[in-house]
Amino acid sequence: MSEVSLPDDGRAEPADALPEYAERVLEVAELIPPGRVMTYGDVAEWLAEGGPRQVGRVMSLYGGAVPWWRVVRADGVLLPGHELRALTRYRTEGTPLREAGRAAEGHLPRLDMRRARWDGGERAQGHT
DNA sequence: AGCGTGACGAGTA
DNA sequence: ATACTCGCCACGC
Repeated sequence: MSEVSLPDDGRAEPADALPEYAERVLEVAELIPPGRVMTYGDVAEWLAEGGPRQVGRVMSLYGGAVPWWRVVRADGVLLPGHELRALTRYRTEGTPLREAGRAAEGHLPRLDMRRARWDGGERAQGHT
């Protein structure tokens, strides 16, 4: 008897499958075009489910399989612990960055959210 | 059940 | 710019 009996409270998830929510998050992450970024909160809103922290959790657990550097914090701070890895990608993809000023020497650049943020509906972008 | 923690975010001082 | 508070929600102890 092929039984996939659903437990009283829920779902019988195959061991080789990610939680549905996680798959959706990763899916969105892969849609972000090179040179652009989306915030954790944006992804959550886009999915109309969960919140920034939930998206962050998914990225920390399964983000390695997708362009994780394109899902960022709303304040543009580079991901702690992966700053250099992310920075390399940004410089390669031409993602808009805000270089640290002279007074902030030693600080790594932050993302220029005004220009790098992607709304999910790519439009032509003027020029500088 | 409470409580701390986290790849968050917005607001306030 | 920094620090702190709160709201948020899933997890682990």
